Amino acid sequence: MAMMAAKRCESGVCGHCVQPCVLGTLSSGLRLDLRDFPELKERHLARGDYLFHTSGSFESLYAVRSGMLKVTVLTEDGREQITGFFLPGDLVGLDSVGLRHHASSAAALDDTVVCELPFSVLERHGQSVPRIQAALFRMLSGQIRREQSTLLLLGSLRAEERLAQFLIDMSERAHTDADCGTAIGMPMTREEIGSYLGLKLETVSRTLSKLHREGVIEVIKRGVRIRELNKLRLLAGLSVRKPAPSALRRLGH
Amino acid sequence: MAMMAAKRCESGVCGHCVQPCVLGTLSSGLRLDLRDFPELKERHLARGDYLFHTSGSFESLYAVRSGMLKVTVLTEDGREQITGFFLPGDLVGLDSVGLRHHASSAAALDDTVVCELPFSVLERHGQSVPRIQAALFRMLSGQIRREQSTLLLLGSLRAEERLAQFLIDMSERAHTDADCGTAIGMPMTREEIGSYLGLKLETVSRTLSKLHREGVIEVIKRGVRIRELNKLRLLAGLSVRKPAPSALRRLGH
DNA sequence: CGTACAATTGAAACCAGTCAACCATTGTGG
DNA sequence: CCACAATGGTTGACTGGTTTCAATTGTACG
Repeated sequence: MAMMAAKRCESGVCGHCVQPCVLGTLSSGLRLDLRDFPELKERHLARGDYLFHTSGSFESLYAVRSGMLKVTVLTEDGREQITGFFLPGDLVGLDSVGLRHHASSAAALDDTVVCELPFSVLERHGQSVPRIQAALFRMLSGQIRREQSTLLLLGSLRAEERLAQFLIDMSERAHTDADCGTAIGMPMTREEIGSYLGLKLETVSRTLSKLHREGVIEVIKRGVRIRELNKLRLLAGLSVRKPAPSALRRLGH
Repeated sequence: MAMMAAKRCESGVCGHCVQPCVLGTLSSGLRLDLRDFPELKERHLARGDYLFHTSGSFESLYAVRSGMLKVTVLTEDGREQITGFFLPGDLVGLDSVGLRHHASSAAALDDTVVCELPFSVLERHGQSVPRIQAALFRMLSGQIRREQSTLLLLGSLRAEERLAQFLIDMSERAHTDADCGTAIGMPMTREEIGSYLGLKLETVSRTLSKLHREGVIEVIKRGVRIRELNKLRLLAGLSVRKPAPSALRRLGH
C-alpha cells in the first residue's frame, strides 16, 4: 500500500538518505512507519526557504527526508535564536502541538525535502492504533530530552566543550554512511552555530581554528571531518569509550 | 465519583493550593481533570526526599499539588544540572515517557505533595478518550516550549537579565494568591538557582543583592517580593505592558 | 551553644564578547 | 571579462562580565 505512492514518500529505505525512512530516531524501540500514512505529501525547499513561520497556523508535523532545517524562536525584543538543527529522520514541529499557531519558525539550510504529516491525521490514527499513540508520545518526550541535553550544554560548558559536543552530536546524527571517514556536512553559518550554542560567531570561528590547528578536526568550507574522535570526546568532557565498533547498525533490519 | 476518594486526590479546588487541582497549566484550552482517574494515590515528600531517581524505572507521571520540586539531569562526568523547578499544577516526568528508566531525577525542595498518575493508565485512557490524548499531547509539547524558553535564556541573556526573567517567571507561575503583594516562596538555594540559570552561586547572590540595593525586589531569607515589576521587566528585556492593574493601588503610589 | 551549611562580599584571573581590519568566495552588472 | 559589492570567515587587540578563590557573616538544627 505504500508502493502505490507516486510522488509521495516511499516507505522503507530512502533513495538519497541511507537510514530507513521512518519517523523518530529519537529513542529506541518502535518507530512510526510512514506506511501507516498513505496520503502524505512531500515538500521541497530551496536553501533559505521557510517551512513555516512563527504565528503561522499549525497544521502539520514534518519529517525531514534530506537536507537540513534550522528551527528558531523569537525573543520579546526581536532577536532570534536557533533551538535546533533537524536532520534526515528528525521530526519538526513538535513544539507547536496543541497550539493554533506555530511557536517557532523553520527554514532550510540547504535544499531540503520533507514529508508533511497533518497533525489531525496523526491524532486520529493515534486514537485507533495504540502503537501510533505511543510513538507520538515517545517522539514528544524525545524532543524534551534532546532539549534537556542542550540545556546542560548551555548551562555548564565552555566554548570549546560546546563545539566539541556539537560536532560529536552532529556526526552521530548525520547517518551519512558514517564509515566514509566521519565527514559531516555543515550547511549553516558560523553565526548560526553560535546562535545554537550560545556563542558569538567569532568565538565559533576561533574555536574551530584551534581544533583544526591541534589536528583534531579538519575544516573544509561548509563541512567538518573528525580526525581524532577520542581527543574530541576528551575536549567535550565525554568518556572515551568505543575503540571502533563502527556504524554497524546501518541496515539494521 | 470523585468525592468518594478518601486519602486520595480530590478534584476541584485543593485544600492548601488555591488553583483548581487539574493537570496542565501549560497551555490554555482543555485540561486534564483528575476526576477521570479515580484510582490515584498521593505521595508526601519531605524536604530533600527524592520522588524518583535517574535510572529508576519509569512508571508514572506526577502532578504537583503543593510544595516544589527540582528536576536534575546528570552529565557524563557526574555533574548535575537543574532543568526545571516544578510548582503546584505542574506535571513532572514528561521527559521519561517512552523510556523504561527515568531520564532525570526529581527531589523535593520543600514539603511537597504529589498525585501519582501511572502512565499505563494515562495511555489507556488516552486511547479511548480523545480529550485525554489531546491533553497529554498538549502537556508534552508545552514542556518542550518551556524548555525552549530556557534555551533562549541561557543562550543570550546576561546574569541580571536571567535572574530578572527567572523571578518574573516564578512569580507568574506561583499562583499563590498573586494579589497579596507578589511575594514568592523560593525554597531553593543560590546554588540551585545558579544551576538552573547557568550561573555560579556567587553571581546569583551578587545579582540579587544588586536588585535589592536598587529597590526592585526585596529579599527575605528564602523568599522574594517584587517591588517594582516594571523595572524588573525592563531589566529582563521584556516589554513593560500593563502599567498598573492592581499592584500599584495597594502600594499607594 | 556549637557545628554545618548557606549566603554575602571582595579581589584577581580568565574566558568570551566587542570592535575592527582583512581575506575569500560568490554573484551581479557594466 | 572584469570590477564591484555583498556575504561569510578569519584573526588581532582590547574590554568586560563571570568565574574563581578566599574570607567573613548569617542562619538553621542537632
